[in-house]
Amino acid sequence: MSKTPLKSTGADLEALRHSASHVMAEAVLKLFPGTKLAIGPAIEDGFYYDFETPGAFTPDVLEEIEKLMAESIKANHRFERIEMDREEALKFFRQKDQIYKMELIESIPDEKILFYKHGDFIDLCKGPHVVSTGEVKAFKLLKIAGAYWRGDEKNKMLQRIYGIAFYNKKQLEDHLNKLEEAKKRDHRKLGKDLNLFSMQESIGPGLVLWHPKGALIRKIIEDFWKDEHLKAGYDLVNTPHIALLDLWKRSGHLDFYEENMYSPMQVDEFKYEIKPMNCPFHIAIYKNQIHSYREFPIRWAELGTVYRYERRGVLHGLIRVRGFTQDDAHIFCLPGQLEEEIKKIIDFVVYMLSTFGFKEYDVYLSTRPEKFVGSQENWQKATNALKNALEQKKMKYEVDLGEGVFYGPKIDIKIKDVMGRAHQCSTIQVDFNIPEKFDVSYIGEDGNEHRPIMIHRALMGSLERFFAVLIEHYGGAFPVWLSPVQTELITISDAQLEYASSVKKKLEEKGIRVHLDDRNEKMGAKIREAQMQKIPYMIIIGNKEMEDQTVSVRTRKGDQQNGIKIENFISEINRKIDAKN
RNA sequence: GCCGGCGUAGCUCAAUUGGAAGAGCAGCUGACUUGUAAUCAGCAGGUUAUCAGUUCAAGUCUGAUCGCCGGCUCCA
Repeated sequence: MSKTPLKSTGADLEALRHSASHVMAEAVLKLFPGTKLAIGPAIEDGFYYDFETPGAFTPDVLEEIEKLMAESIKANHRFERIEMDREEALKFFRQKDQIYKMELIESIPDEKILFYKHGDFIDLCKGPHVVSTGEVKAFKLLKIAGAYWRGDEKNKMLQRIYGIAFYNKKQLEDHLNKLEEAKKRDHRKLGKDLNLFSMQESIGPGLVLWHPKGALIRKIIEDFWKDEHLKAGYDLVNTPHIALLDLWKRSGHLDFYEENMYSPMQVDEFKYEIKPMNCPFHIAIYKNQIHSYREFPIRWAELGTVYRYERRGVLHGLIRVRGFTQDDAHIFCLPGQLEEEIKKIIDFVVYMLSTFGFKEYDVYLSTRPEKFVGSQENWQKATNALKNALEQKKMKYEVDLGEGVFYGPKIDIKIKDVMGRAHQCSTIQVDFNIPEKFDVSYIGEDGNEHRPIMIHRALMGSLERFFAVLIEHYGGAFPVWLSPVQTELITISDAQLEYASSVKKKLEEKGIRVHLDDRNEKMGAKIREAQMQKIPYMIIIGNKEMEDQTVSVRTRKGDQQNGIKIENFISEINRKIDAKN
């Protein structure tokens, strides 16, 4: 048995990717001597390395780096582990003027500092690595980006190169294909192709124009949302878009949220502020009268449109915008009702999201951060309630220590789309701040005033973001119940227009969203366009159908059935619509 | 906000070293009357994001601004 293996076991993709980042750093140093190295870890699907170079990397430099990497891989250098003591290590990097590495050593408590060496390249590194560079067979450098040293925007910005690496070419190809597929599903592209929404320079960044087809889908979502809330024991409320600046002073938003709020506007002799959140309004409704413990839980929901200032660089399609509509609700309850309410919300979230086709979630429980309001005892109770609810609902979750909002602990639910990507949408937060600020109270069994518990929750998060995720999840091919046009009527020639109109009328009478393509085009052209618009059903009408008083049905998947009675088609499509698929 | 890239017709993209702004699709008009993913012809469509500059000459070079894209930081 040889002492050192000739090849890694193949179990550790992370080691492979980390090794690739070393090989990349070696190449960058060769190409740009004097480059200062920061960090180069493995990440999901790949790796990156942060550099400081005198000039900026250009995209074509990636190819040159790849070539140099290929040489190092061909040379099949072994990765060797080296130990130095602290002084030696610092001296080593001081000679090379590697200031970031010196800073990194400062934060390593051990006396022995680990290095890995392959060929002439030595890097501070605790490993592990693959056995030799020759194992890095399938890699590709993807993009250049800016990144702050240690992720802090007060620090210098470095240049980061991202790459991906896999065990073999096949996996690499598969991954690149997946990226291509994601590009095709991009909601910004589909939003344009399917004429769902736009954002325009003349309107302003981060402000969404919902076009008729997008607005129709939104209406379906909103109707469903409202109906389900009424069924679930919520009341619907509506509140204004602006309010006196004083409201936001009292709520504390001006203290802790000002950087996300727009400047106030002057109206008569008063200052008004456009709302970044809905909570103060719901509180105002609550405070408009005295409440008894007997009323609890009180659940108020609103599709509330809020406006938040977001730095320009963070805007992204519908995912991150400046004006958006939250599917907001606030629940006032007794301490003893908290856990039960959380459980109900979890059920509601799962029901809602699964109706839209999302069956997989990543769940996070965020606990008390360093800066917080409210008593430690209340935090503990609320956090336990959230935790118990998750456990009783058998939800797998991760704890995000200290990642809660300053006003209370929270559960975040990220949905996973069909590509396996996670999106932050749902959130359930306990709020100790607002009830305090507004002196919210109820009359208890004892006749005295008490402070209720307030839960803030959103199921979809914002309609804009949810719509983006929905578009990408379905790749624009919405299920029938959500499709803006459910059936396209396609005539073969003008001779069938009259019959087609009567079919259209019959479908419309049954509430089916139908469009008649009465243009003087060939059938093939009409089918092609309906197909590209991802319309679920195409009804083809020629002389044959007209004589038999039937239709031919083609689905967007390409299935084809001829001689269908209109009534049968209607009951079939309505069955699907009712089943919400 | 920061680093880098990009911005030509409604859409997708051309335009050689700085040397007359172009194509396909979409639109409009007309012809054709069609059997499962593009019928043909004609017409129209532009302050090349905006503003300044260099030059005999700028889509192309320089600067500023705006917007978008990839990231970082931040987040529904």
